[in-house]
Amino acid sequence: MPEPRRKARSRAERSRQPTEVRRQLVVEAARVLIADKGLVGINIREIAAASGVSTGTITYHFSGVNEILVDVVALEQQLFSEPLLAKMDDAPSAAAALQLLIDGMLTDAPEVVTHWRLWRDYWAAAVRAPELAQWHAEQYELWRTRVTAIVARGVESGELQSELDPAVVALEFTALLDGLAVQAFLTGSPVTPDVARARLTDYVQRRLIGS
Amino acid sequence: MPEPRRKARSRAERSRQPTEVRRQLVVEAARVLIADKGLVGINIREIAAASGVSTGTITYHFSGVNEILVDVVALEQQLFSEPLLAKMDDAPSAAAALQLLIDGMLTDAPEVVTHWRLWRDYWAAAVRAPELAQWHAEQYELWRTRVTAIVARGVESGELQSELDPAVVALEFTALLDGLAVQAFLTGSPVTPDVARARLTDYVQRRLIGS
Amino acid sequence: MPEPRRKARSRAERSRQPTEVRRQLVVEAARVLIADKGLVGINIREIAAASGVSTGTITYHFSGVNEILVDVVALEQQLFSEPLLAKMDDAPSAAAALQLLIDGMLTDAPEVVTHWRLWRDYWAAAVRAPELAQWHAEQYELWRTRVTAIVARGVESGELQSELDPAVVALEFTALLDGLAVQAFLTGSPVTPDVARARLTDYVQRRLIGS
Amino acid sequence: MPEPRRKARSRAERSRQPTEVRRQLVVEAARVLIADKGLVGINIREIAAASGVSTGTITYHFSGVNEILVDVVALEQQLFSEPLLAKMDDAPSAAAALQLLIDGMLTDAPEVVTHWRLWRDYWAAAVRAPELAQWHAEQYELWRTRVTAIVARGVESGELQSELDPAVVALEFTALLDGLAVQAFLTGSPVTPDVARARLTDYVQRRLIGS
DNA sequence: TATGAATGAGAGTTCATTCAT
DNA sequence: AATGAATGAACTCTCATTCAT
Repeated sequence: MPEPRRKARSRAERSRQPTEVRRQLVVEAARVLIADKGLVGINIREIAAASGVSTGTITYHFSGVNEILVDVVALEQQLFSEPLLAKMDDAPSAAAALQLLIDGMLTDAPEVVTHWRLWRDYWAAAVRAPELAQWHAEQYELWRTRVTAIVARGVESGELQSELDPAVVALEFTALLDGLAVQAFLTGSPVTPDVARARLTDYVQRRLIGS
Repeated sequence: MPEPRRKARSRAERSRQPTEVRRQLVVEAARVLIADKGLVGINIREIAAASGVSTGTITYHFSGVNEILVDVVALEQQLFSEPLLAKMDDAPSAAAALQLLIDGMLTDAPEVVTHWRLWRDYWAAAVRAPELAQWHAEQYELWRTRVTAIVARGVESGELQSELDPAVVALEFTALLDGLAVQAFLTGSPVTPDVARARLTDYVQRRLIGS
Repeated sequence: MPEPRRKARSRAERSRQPTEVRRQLVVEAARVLIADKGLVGINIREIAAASGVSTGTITYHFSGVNEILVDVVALEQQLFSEPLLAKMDDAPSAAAALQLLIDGMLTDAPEVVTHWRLWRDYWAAAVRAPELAQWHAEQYELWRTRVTAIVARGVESGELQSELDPAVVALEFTALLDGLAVQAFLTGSPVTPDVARARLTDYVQRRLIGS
Repeated sequence: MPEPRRKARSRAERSRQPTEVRRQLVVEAARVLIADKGLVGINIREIAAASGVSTGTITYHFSGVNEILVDVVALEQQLFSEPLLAKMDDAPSAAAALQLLIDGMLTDAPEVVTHWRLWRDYWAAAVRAPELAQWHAEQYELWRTRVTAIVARGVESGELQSELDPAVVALEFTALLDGLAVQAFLTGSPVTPDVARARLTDYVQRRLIGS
């Protein structure tokens, strides 16, 4: 069906935006849409409609649909991951930093659900789009490195106890976080985000803090 | 009513198979294809080519492309999961059973790589196909239940030590397995299957066996 | 879907029939099917299933699907029109003959409904199949000729009164019959077969018999 | 997600039209095509070719092929039936109105031939498409009602003579019109439109006007 | 910049017909 | 004579992309 049927937008309503502004608006709309409906099943027409512009505007500002997808994860990074990492950096202790990570990643807040859904969809999409695969690998590297640093700091200060290499602890921690999130957010399993959070919190308590 | 066929094209290689045989051949070919290229980007024509038949033959034997996808996971179940579960049932001890699971799931054997790739793709596909979502949830339930039973048996016999509820241990174990597999198989990260296996083996040692 | 899924018919159940017998069985099954579902939407697989044979058997005995369609109308002719014409020939009077025609064509008996449905479908089909168009024209010719003869006989014997050419009366009568049947059988109109029959009977009474 | 387009093929003849204009052009082309070749055997590609656009343009402006078919009858209504009904309303007498109907429906003018061909095809198509069946029934209702009103008016003014209920007369008249049209337009019979028109005119003369 | 009509390759699916058994 | 698996052209519909306005 032709576009005017979907959205009445007269010539007068047209708003002219600098490329960067328009791109931003489109990417934000696309992010919500993808988290909602999944990467498969999204198309340019829907992104356009959700952005309040025409399909032509989308392809005018982006080289193609893949570019939008890449920008969406960059935005997610900026809106979700970076603030969380920043908060962790400001945490008074290593234990507090880990707890911030746990609480930030395992709740049923809408932006958390969105985050894990995007995560899952980009896993699958990475198969076909090398630039996404690249980004994905870098993300894991980033998180492992950050957690490694926190653990190292904590062990050094005596706050955390572990006879293992901090990198190994970080691997175990991030794997557990991922694995719990999968069961809590991405399957219809009875494991709720709360259960997952309790589990990871307990893990940290037993393995790294108390004994 | 379609027009009569224009030309009789005789294919020398035309081979006849009973439905069940042909279905099996197609599903096997599709399984390899999907593991290789991902679920997105697979189409009937490629499945047909990989199976050495025409597209008509595919839709003759299957009600639609979705039926093939469902059959592929059923086959994977039959080829990969069930033998592993059977071996675990025959294991002399709980620790041995867990080790079989670890070794069976975290190696760089081709069928293991295939398994995890299928796993990832069906995660994403489950969003849109309720029957796959259902199957996915059941799989998690199944594995958690089995691991719970093994842990319970081990604790009961004194072979394993854990003050936690076996179900909780099973959740932690399966989450860790999943999370390690993700990093080892599904990202370009430096974490190899061997590292992942070593990690999970060590986890079992420290948490459930010795200390 | 493969044929064995629809109809279990083992090798032992195969019945071998001379071509003419098999053709007859198929055509009978096809006639019922077409009257039921319409000409569009019928396919060889369904004709085969309804006939209790495989698709291969159909195309073995018939040169193509069109041949079946032609044979179906020939059968309808034989089962419906010829007996009716024969009864009319045996009628004691012209008026009785016309009444037999009216009663035979405008009731809600299943075979009458079938007859008019086939009639309608073959109208449309005739556009593309010249052999059907030919048959269609011949049918009209046949009925007009027969009715003309009856009217002529009736006028001659003084039984019917008409100042018009019997051929003209026959045209009016057959057109009225057709037009009433259309409204009674082929539209969702409130005109029932009974109403149509009463109307045509009345027409004959007023125009040809009484005053 | 489909692959990027391989080649930019610029069609010099590409012409842009507002949706409503393009829809109109397509429906007009489809109407001629259907009248010419029948409803069976029409497909989107042919409609596209006849409209001078690509198949994509067709499905861009219409929700599907069925929508075109429905629009074609709506257009036929608008181009053929409504003007005729309007002329009848303006007729000085009931007899003149009936004569306009007869002359408008039973000539060999191309638009009349087209009209009856469409009529026949939509009869058959109505079997499978409930929205068409509905429309068809309404059409018969409409014509019967209009003719009933004309006859009633004529009888009231003494212009027409009939001892029958005007609704019954209308049924007979419309059935006769239909039945004559079938023989004149839709079979290869020797009954020409002129003969049919003369017959129906005569019917009105004898039955409703003089004696 | 923005629009949205136009495009055509490619998707899943249907089905009369072919032909090895 | 009968079977039913195999075929591939043709169908409707989707959609990223192009481009005249």
